[in-house]
Amino acid sequence: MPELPEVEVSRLGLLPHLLDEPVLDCVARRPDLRLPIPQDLAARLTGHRLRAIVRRGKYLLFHWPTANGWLLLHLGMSGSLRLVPPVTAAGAHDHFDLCFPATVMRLKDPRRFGVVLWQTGDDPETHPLLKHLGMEPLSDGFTADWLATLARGRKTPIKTLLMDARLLVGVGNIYAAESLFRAGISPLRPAGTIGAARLEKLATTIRETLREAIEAGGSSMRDYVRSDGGAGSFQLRCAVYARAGQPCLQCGTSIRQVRQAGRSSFYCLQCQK
DNA sequence: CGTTACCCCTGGAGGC
DNA sequence: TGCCTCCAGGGGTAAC
Repeated sequence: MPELPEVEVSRLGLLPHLLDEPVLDCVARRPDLRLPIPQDLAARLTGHRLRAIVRRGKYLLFHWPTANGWLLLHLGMSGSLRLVPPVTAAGAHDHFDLCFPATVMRLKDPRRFGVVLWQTGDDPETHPLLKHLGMEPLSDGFTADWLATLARGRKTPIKTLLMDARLLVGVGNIYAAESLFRAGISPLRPAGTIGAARLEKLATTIRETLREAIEAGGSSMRDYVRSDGGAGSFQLRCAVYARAGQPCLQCGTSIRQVRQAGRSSFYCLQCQK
């Protein structure tokens, strides 16, 4: 589910309610996510005040300096975080709670591809799952030159490259498709064959698409909801994603769906070269 | 090194 | 109604 915009929207929704609040309890109803939820979280965190929520790629990182560590959380394909009143009964797939005096942060993850982990110390990026993460697309380092250097000489299709988290984080199936449409570039095009001007355009459309999606509260295709339970609306603005067979909004040509590296790609044959 | 195939898991949609 | 197949915002690992 969640790509960078959905994770960022979750973060922004949680922050005002959870920052500086003390943890009352941690409850792992089903610890068997993609990786097991550590059993000792409640012992580590109870009584400690949450001092930061940071996003790195599609991870949310919760910092407790007095407990000397970070909680790392990934929503996988179907995860969502909601703030619910303290006594709310847990529903199906509500696998993990982080309890505060006035609210509970509840992780729902039907497919259990998410992770909840602990990393001791000051630097969460020392964790093996975070160590190899690539560039943040909304950071100053993400420039047309950086993208050009990355693409140079590569035969990999541009979409596959954009979705490789070791190179660039946060861009998943929806936003890769939409950014490429806006840039007029086919997802199948070998990265190394794209000219400098078009790569510059692509760097711009990636940033724009992600920022716009955050503004829209993310995309709610299926499982994703914001922390207040509301749905995002960016999916309503998708020009190509999940629009196979429907007319291109720009030229009317039927949107094509192909399979790339095991994932569906959507694009317009006419508008994207 | 680059690229693909398969796996984790549940649920919804559509075909028969 | 049921049963079967395929598909889904991710990503790690093994295999070619």
